[in-house]
Amino acid sequence: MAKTQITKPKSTAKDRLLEAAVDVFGKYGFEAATTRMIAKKAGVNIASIPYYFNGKEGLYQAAITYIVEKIEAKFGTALQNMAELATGENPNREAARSALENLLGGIVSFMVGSPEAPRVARMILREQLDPSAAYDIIYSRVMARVIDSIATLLTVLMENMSPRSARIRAMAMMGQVTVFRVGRETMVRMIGLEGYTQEETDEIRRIVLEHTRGTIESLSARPAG
Amino acid sequence: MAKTQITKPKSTAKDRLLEAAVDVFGKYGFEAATTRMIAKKAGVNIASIPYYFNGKEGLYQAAITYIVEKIEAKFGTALQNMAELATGENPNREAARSALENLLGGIVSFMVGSPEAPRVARMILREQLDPSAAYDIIYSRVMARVIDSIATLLTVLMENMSPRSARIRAMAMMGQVTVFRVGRETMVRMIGLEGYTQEETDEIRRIVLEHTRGTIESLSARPAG
DNA sequence: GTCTATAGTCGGATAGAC
DNA sequence: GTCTATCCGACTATAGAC
Repeated sequence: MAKTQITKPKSTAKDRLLEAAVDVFGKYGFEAATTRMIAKKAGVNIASIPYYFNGKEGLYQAAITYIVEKIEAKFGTALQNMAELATGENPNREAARSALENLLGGIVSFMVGSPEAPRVARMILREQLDPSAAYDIIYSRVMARVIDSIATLLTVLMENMSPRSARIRAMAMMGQVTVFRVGRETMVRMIGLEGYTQEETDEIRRIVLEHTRGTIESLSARPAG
Repeated sequence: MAKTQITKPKSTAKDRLLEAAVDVFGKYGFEAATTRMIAKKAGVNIASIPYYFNGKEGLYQAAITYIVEKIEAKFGTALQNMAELATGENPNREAARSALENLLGGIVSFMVGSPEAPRVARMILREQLDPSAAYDIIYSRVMARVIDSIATLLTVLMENMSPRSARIRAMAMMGQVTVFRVGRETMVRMIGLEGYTQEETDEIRRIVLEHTRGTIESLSARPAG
């Protein structure tokens, strides 16, 4: 190993702990997860958790920040573009519509299809259901931006829609996506799904987008709400 | 207390434990909830939990059964009627549509507006995210019936829809409702809601039904999926 | 910086009096 | 059937060697 090597592929104890923490916290939740499991999965000693992260809670918060940064890396520019699209002089309805469909489709792919979703998405969903101190990070850097982006596009598509109504509608649309992660076990039993496989992910995305399009069309044909 | 007295209004220790269990398990989840909290809230001794329910786990399962029976009391006949409506000779589209809207609207009212929802709905949502041994009860007596009812109505409304597609669509529609319970904290911050108040519940129900109607209309105007 | 050993705390279950 | 007292196990965190 020459010293000139720029990035070492060898992962540090700290990084391995973070990865393991996302895994175990995502699977079991904060209370049910134990530092023993995490340390074992990371292949490090339990004592390194208080050493690096000031204890279980600190590790949890670090893990939340870690996944939020992953999500920003994945969706950040798309969200940025959508914000700009809406503030433009002449908001293009067709562009808004396709941006909305791209975002929702991307979230479906991530939520349902991504191999890391079962850990990452579950941590976020748990924080929705049981907000901890780490919720602020998720809210400000992910949830608020996503909901606001969708809501903004809806106001472009539907001129007289109030911001409040647009946000409630944005939440409802997100619900159509997240339910497939929250209710994965129910889906497996109801439909007899396996994974989700690529085919199943595609079918779900197609259906969600179809519903969304129907909703938008019908809203456009009505007085604003 | 004469022996002839039929039903005692005085709640038994067992019943009080069940009520307290729904409260505490709903609030904190199985792991984070402690038998000490539950016993204290019920005003009974901790030792009565192993005595009556064979321990924490048994109490949890009994609490699940308890809320499932509450839900059946509330929605059972409606679900029954919907099953019959769909198997009739001449499935009435208008009736199916209004039945669907009634069911979804009722679920919104229960999920968002009912004072007992924050405990009951949260226990069910937790089981969706982290199925335990008790999940079977919830699945067979609640989830499967609800999803199947919605899916059946969708096939009435949309003749060539496959059962599989109908179920996926039913899940998506349920997601529009449940998201307001899962993401309550996000809603509070995004919209500045309080409770939910009666007004907020009404607005959410109105919006969800509007979306659903739009989805159905657009599906009716397309080739089946 | 990483380990072993252990301290300190807490939660669930049990024994046995009443 | 309900209580008190207590045990046992599991978990997090710390001390200190290396």
